[in-house]
Amino acid sequence: MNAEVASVLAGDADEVAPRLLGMQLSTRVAGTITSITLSEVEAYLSDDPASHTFAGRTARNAPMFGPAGGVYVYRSYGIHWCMNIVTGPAGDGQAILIRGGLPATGTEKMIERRGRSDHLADGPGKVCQALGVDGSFTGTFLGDRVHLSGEPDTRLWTATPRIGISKAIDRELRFVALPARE
DNA sequence: GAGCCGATATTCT
DNA sequence: GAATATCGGCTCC
Repeated sequence: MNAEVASVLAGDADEVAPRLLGMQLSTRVAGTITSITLSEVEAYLSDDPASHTFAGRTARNAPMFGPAGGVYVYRSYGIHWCMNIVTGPAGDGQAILIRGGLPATGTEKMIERRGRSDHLADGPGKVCQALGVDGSFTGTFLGDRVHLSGEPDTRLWTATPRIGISKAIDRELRFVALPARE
């Protein structure tokens, strides 16, 4: 993780999340690099009833209480993996959920992992499958097996309520990149 | 294209 | 034992 990325991640999740849009998220698994351009993320804050950290520290969410730049992966609905990037000061319990992106490099490998050639990374579980992320990634840091690169983009984005949760749905903490304009 | 529904296992109560 | 930060396949427009 380079210094610029580190300074971006030092802020609070709701402030950092929109700045990740347009950056590349990549993984290296068994020597193969795959990456996506982030187009959809969600912020989870420490005083947030919908956050995994709201009820306190447990064995599962421990990485979220670590320093910014940590990777937190959990299993969702028993089937899927979801990946988060930890932000804010250590001990705070904030993270940004990676919800979706556009295939950038290693598209062939992502098609192989997904078993289909469309909808490669347009959902949290699909992002992890396409990038080869599983539970073994939790507790690692950006720069180990997961990398964040590129310039924080100034492209237009919009905020909406988050998806699939039942608490604090009035907070607009989901950030979606708008399609490129001509 | 939008909307319903079942599958699945880890976590916490 | 219940809940869950989802997906894919299936309907029905």
